[in-house]
Amino acid sequence: MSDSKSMKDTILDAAEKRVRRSGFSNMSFRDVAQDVGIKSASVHYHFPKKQDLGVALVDRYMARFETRLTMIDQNTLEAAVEEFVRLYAEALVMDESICLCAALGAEAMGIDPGLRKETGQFFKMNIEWLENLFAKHPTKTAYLTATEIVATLQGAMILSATTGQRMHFDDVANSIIAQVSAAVN
Amino acid sequence: MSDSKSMKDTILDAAEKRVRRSGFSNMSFRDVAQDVGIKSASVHYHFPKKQDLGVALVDRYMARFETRLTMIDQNTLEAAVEEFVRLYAEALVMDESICLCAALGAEAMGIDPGLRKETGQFFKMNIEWLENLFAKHPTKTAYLTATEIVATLQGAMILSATTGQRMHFDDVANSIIAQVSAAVN
DNA sequence: GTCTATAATTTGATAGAC
DNA sequence: GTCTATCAAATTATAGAC
Repeated sequence: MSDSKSMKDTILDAAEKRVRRSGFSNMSFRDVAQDVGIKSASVHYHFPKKQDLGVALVDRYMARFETRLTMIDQNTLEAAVEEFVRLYAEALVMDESICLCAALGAEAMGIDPGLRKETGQFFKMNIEWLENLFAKHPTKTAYLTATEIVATLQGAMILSATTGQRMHFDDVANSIIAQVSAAVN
Repeated sequence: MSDSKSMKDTILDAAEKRVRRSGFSNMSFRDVAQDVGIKSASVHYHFPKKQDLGVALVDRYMARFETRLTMIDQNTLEAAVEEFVRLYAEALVMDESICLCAALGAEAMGIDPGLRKETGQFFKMNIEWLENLFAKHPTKTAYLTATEIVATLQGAMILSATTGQRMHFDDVANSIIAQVSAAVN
């Protein structure tokens, strides 16, 4: 057995939850510290500046997502897209929590340029994964582009979180799958 | 000639610009006051609480958008969708300014519930306008849903603002138009 | 309407004891 | 590593003069 979760990861978990619910600038060291049962000065020990915490959040999020993408079987286009969409569906926790990078991207000009660039990398990584998938599977008709699919899922999360209607996301998710499916058959 | 812009509107202009660039919680009374050349206490005279300013921002934004939508000729599906997309393209000012309601929606759980509900109304209004348009124009094949189009445009703005690549938005905008066009012809 | 002044709170961050 | 203590700055908001 490995050791239980490190404090660093516990802090990241609490911070991620807050950023994805109400944005980066709404997440404070004091609130996160209280969430995990320590003092704000102790959070600063693990992440000296808020920007450090932000970069660590995106790096971990991106690494996790990339790992999940690598695990998706790309042998059939339809099933792969379905899995991709499912990853996003999981991110919309309780209809109240959007993608970490959408939360950061929405306040792009209010965060550090380094953090912003890292956030943009997440989107690019997602788009490239889809483009690679599409390159492997020629279809009969044209359909959604990789960028379009990523944008649609990100936007749908924001719509759902704002209106409180999970339906907004699920409708969009199903439509994406249906369109890819139609292009194959 | 009408009088020049009122201070209330001048304040709203400055506040809107800041919210759309870096989010609602990153917009402070002091910054806005400095933008328009008055003191923060004077901003409070026009908008007592920050929530009041937020609601006024969304109300004005929504009213403006609705007016523009009303002006779109709905006689042909393709041209109408093209105009709709163009409205969104205008919102992505300098690739650095997303939709006001996307900025607010991204921090949905960090804002006042009343303000959140008002923000959600903007998305619903957009979706209903598109649904009404689609109901008027039966097509040969299935295509993007109303919710999907709104979500896609909102998400594309966030991608563009984060990566600094206007292309991300324009690609998506063109793809939407192409797909509606294909469903018609 | 706008100002000065100020209160009350929050926030990011640091120093130093344990 | 975590704590107490503390700081400087920022923020929302109000009172009252002009």
